Amino acid sequence: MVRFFIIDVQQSGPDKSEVMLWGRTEKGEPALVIDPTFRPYFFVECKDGISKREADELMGKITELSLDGVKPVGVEFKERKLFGKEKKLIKITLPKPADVIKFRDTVKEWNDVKTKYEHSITFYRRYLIDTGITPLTWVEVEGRESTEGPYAVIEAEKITALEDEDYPKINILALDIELVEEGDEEKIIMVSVKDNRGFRKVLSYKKANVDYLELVKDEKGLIQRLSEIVRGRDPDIIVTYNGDRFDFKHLSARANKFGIKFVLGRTAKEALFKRRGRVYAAWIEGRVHLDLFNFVENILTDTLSSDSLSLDSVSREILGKGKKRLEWDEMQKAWENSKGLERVVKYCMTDSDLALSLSKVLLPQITELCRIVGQGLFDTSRMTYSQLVEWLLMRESRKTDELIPNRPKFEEIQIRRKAAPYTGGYVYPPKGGIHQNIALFDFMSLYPSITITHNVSPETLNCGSDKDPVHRVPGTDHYYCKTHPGFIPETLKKLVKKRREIKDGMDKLKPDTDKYRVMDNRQHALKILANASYGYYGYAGSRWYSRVCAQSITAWGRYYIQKVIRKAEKMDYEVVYGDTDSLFVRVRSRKDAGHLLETVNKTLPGVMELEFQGLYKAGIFVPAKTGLAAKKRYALIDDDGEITIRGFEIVRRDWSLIARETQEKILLAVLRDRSPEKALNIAKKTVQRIKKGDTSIDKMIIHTQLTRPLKEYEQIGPHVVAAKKALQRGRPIAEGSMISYVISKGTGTISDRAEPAEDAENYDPEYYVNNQVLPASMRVLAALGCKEVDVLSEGEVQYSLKTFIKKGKKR
DNA sequence: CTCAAACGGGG
DNA sequence: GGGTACGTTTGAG
Repeated sequence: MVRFFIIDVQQSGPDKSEVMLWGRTEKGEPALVIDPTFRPYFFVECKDGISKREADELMGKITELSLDGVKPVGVEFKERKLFGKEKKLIKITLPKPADVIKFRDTVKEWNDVKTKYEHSITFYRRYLIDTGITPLTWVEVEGRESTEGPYAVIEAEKITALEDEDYPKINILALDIELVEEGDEEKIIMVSVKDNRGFRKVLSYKKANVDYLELVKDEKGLIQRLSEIVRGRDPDIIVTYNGDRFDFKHLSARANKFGIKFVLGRTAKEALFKRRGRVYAAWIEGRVHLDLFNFVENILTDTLSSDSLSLDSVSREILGKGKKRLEWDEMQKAWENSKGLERVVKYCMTDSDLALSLSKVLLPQITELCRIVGQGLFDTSRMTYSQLVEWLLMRESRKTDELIPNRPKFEEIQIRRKAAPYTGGYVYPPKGGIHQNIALFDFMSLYPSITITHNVSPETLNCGSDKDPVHRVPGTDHYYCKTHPGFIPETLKKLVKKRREIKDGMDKLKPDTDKYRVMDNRQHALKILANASYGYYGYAGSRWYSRVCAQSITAWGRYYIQKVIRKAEKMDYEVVYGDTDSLFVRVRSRKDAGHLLETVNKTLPGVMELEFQGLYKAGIFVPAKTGLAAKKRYALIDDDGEITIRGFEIVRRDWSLIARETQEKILLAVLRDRSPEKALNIAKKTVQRIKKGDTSIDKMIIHTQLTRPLKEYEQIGPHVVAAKKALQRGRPIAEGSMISYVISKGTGTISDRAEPAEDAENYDPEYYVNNQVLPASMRVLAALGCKEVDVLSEGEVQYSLKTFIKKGKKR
């Protein structure tokens, strides 16, 4: 008997019909547990009105069915609920995962068969759902153990879940590569590794005076040595930041070019790329490749205040430390001249260092998500909100004998996407000007609270007689049954209940303990899942799709926030801006904010609750004209001078530096100096300077990437024209190249006048004023009541903009 | 107005 | 390894 901590899951062995669990034993040794007993299955639904005799005949026929010499290993009748309706099903169990495809495709064509269910659930994930085995928890394994080879292999006879909460020692190693362009090739020049047991190293084939640098012969040697080091350090988890789309993509491509195998795993298998939606994920057998960027992009992005998800800004926010900037061409030049490479080496190490540090914070969060949705680390760390909810619901349906609805077919997804968008959250239009003393309030888990309070579920929708007690959706004819608990609200209720228990338990713990941190991550994961459930109803790829449920939830949401705004205004507070579940209100003090909160909460039913989030010295709110789901676009400064900027997305490289810089300066003038005049004058001066030709041409450069071979472009955009010119002048241009160009003076379309940055001698003031600086500035200035002509007219601002500064009014 | 193409992260 | 599709914004035509 072995106590074993599961880290990840895969299917392998003959015909991929064995489930393999990678992890560590309680002695701290890496081990592989093989469970060869679980068999794949799927369901067919008998056609409507089938007689008992016909059904028996159908079952007999399936039992006798033999395809390529394979027969079912089990055929039985089952009953399951689907959206509240009982379904008569035949469960067909087969020897190997691949048999499921053969059998379902044959049987679904038969006359007495209506349709198939649960036929496309990946085998090892199905295993986790059905056995209830949970990754990143301890289990007790009974079975035969063989210890030849580098790690123990246990063929399991019985696996029992344990309640233990302790963490085993897990080896974690972070890696990062640096790349330069040479001709139309991209070469790996450096790689850093750092692990959680004090090991660190940078590999390169040019000298630099850094003690942890190890010299290798060439790029090929670098990849081979990396492989040796990783296998020697034997990590359970390899951490990267964007490794799926960058580091492993390049490592694998270069290894391929040199004709060497790229093996980092515990077996001889090369790193593989597994398709996950639109991108590939780099997979390594026996270890988990944890690409933190996925988790940051999919899950964390909502809670981060930073607009950019770069390793630097994410680390700054989460860890309080970032990295020294190193411009792209600086690295390129340092490598070409073999000078100043120390900086590059250190930069490379910093990336691994930050990734490793981030994993210390994020891995515990991801771990808790794994435990709730019950799927492996590799998969869970790459899931979007909707996928997390889906896997949770799939696991939950097994427990309650719900049938898992089929995934929508591609055409169905298209139809769902094309459906007219429905009304989302209520937006209280932002009042212009710079506001002072603002309190931010928001509803605690608004949409989950509504879902639970009003039993919003596909099968409770308009269910039962109109005379039964029901929840009526404000402003519509829809209602939800009060007597039958819905599957999804019930699932949410469990999450909320568990979260409540954990939070209560946390009150008895000291905040600076490991136990407390685990509990905090757990309650946060539960919150994430609960909050994602609304989006899942409206997500086109959803198995439990229900537009009406999603619409009902937002309808109630609008109802409640409007109710709160009315109440606040009645009490003579000024609401400055409101969006979906949050509102900004001018207050006199913290106490004043508390008074409003208390009064409002007395009027809210059930689990609905408004929360106070913070007090800000000043802020600016900008109406977002585009889209139905209004984007939050605002900038705030708190008492400590800390600045929060949301939704001003002009930090993109396809905007010129002059536009980005100007917008930033304007925002700072607004928040720090609370001076609309200063803000406006920054814009005016910039415009004047551009018109005079006084601005450095470097600030006019726009960077756009070629995403395909030049010939394949149908739309000839500015960067395509610039690339063609560069090519004619004998410079190498390839797919993927970054094209830097300037729009120059002259005649013709904007595209015609795009010049490669190196050749550009002048810039078109008209273009940079009207298409770059003006739109970027107006995003902010419009909220101060400025018009475009104010920016374009010459001279300093004459009139006073003071009226746009609003202080908290006296009551 | 519609449609195609780019953004993100990484270097 | 059995299903494969991000959400949003900008510019050209």
